[in-house]
Amino acid sequence: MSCQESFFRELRERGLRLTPQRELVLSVLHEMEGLAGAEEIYRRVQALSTAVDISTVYRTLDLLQEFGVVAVVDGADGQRRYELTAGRTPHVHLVCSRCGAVISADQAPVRGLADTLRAAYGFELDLKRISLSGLCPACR
Amino acid sequence: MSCQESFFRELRERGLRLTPQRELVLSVLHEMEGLAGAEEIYRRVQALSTAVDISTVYRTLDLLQEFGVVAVVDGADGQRRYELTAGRTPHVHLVCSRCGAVISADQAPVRGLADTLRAAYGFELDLKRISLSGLCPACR
DNA sequence: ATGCCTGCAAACCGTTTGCATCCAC
DNA sequence: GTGGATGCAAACGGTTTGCAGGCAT
Repeated sequence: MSCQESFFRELRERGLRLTPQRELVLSVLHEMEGLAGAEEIYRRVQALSTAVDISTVYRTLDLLQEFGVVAVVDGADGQRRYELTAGRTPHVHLVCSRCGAVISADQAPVRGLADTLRAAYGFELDLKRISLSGLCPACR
Repeated sequence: MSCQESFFRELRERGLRLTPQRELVLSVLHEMEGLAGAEEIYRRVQALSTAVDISTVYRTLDLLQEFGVVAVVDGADGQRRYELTAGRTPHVHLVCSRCGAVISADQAPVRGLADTLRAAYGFELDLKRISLSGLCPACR
């Protein structure tokens, strides 16, 4: 079942509607690799259809986050960035606090941490929303 | 050597000045436990002296961050939070994405992760700026 | 026909900035 | 006296919201 189809189904289950705008946002997310802010997603959507408002992009991204199909990362610059998770290799983001570069890292070592935190604090780590600040190899 | 003294010395080394406002912000940070946003720090400073502007608080917090005496956490709500690190047990923050509760967790398990990331990606994790999103025991 | 969605525009809010003045050195 | 620091107020930028109209169901 394609991603669009499961999206449609999830919408119907909640009594929500499949609109052209929502399809556009989802297809733009598909074409992207790596994280993108709402502004960039908006620009790419507009390239396909000019009559989409940025507030609709925000509302759709909220929806997709609720559905768990996008990962959300709150950048140190105050911008929120998004990335499709469905059908992709799970990974975490290493963000360089000096140059802003983003490295996609294997999720495995973080899963170990998640286990530890669950055992020690009863805290359920959200692997979809992890970004780690630090210095990339170039900036070290 | 007290924290105030080392702060003073660090300022002088850079040709900067020790002002009453900077002392106030630092003393408020001392009295706090846990994270606090600029707005709350501002309020506490005003309780001591009404004639301090919030822009000064922001400028001072930037300075303290540069000096490495405060830890900075970018919250999912878009607010930046601060906490004194000098003379305190190192820890990381577990932030509940539902209720906003913050748990202070031992840094040890994260240090293991830091070693792994350094070895695998050459990425130097900034332990002072780590906050992990997830669900607290109550919200699970 | 119903009520969910949209575009538009304005509000929001934490943070930053420009500038004249002030004061720590 | 000098140049960094402050207060004030305005700007900024990403995000949210209210509302009237539109369209998927």
